[in-house]
Amino acid sequence: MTENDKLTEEKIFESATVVFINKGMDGTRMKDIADHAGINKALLHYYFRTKERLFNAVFEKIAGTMFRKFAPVFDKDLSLDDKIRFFFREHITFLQQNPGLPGFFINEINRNPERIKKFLSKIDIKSLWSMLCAQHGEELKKYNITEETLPQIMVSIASMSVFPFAARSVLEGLFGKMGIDFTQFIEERKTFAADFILKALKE
Amino acid sequence: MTENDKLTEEKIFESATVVFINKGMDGTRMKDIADHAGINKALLHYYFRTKERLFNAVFEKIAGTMFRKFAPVFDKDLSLDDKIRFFFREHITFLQQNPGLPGFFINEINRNPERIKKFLSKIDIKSLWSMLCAQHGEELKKYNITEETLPQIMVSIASMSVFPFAARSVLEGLFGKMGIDFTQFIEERKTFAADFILKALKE
DNA sequence: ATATAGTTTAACTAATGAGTCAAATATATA
DNA sequence: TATATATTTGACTCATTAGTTAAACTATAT
Repeated sequence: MTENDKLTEEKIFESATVVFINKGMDGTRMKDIADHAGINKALLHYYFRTKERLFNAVFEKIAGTMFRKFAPVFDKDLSLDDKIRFFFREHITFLQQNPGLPGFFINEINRNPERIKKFLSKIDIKSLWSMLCAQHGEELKKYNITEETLPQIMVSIASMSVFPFAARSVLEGLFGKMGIDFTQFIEERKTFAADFILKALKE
Repeated sequence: MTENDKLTEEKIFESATVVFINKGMDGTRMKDIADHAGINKALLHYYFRTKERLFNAVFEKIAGTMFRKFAPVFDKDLSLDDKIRFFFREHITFLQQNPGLPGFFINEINRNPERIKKFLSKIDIKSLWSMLCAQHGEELKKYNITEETLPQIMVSIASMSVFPFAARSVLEGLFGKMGIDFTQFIEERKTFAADFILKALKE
């Protein structure tokens, strides 16, 4: 039954995604995935021959999802200001729903740096770049954004959004004593980060 | 011989530090550490009974080193401006010399969030906090920094410095095509980050 | 009802890696 | 040099885990 086939395969894939995100490649046992999917180990190997194949499939999917979240920055028809506000609102909301992604991702790109480099070679970053310049040439000039500072700014924007989730337990450890709630901190960060970046860009 | 003892123990500890940073707890074999130290596996267990004990010792040391790097922010006698410039210069230089630390650290705090929370409970963050307020009360007011935004700003500062190292392979993957060199990007970041933060703080 | 193809399983193998230990070696001391 | 003590090792055990396989189960078509 191809119908049921798909269901089982998807169920395994989703379970693998959850377990891999929480425990990483090295920390995950095939048994954990089988248990989570409510099936047994051999069936896992029936659908995905090896742990590595299963992990690669999961990683590719996750990497795709993560990078697609940056896409609106390039193709939405908004002013630079609005794009930055839009980005932080949407991206942090996405990470609220997937708080384990940054930790998982950083772990895996350090465990196997070549994989992500190969993955990124598929992305035509230069055309995204010139698209951005074409869309916002005026604003970029107004904000004194040069070819040299643009990468620094982009990395800063990504840092502001991603880092707090990657360092969550540290922040919780520090915040606990001061009566700050991580969840609320993140909620406030959606607007804080946008305002902060925009203030840094404007004279 | 207690003298020789110390030497061997230190040699093991340093080897363990190097290997753990590069491969993480899960990815490290006791054999790897023994080989790196030029001794055999049993001797490892003679000095550090289990892998977990050895790892904990290494982790505590590293966590201590990392957090001590933030100390000058609290006890140097500098203006807020100079402190921020000083911080990025010193902290990024430290990470240039230890580029694997952020990845290692983020990996381990996600693998075992409780450990770092216990570690942080030893730090009296509240007194550091009020120290900062006492030192820079005037400037904080001038820059419109409130009790609500201070945590957001601190996290932003840490993000700007740490994140590029944690995401190094991603940046290298993206930069490669654009003719940007990671090493140079980091060098420039020492001043860029300070200027960027200060501009965001000033009206 | 029975044969067939598609699913699922329990029990297995083989490899790996943490941790142990008795014996060997080196070192210090008398 | 002989003895005692400290240090180091090779070879082991035991537990865990990825991956295999033969058999059992299920649904459907004839």
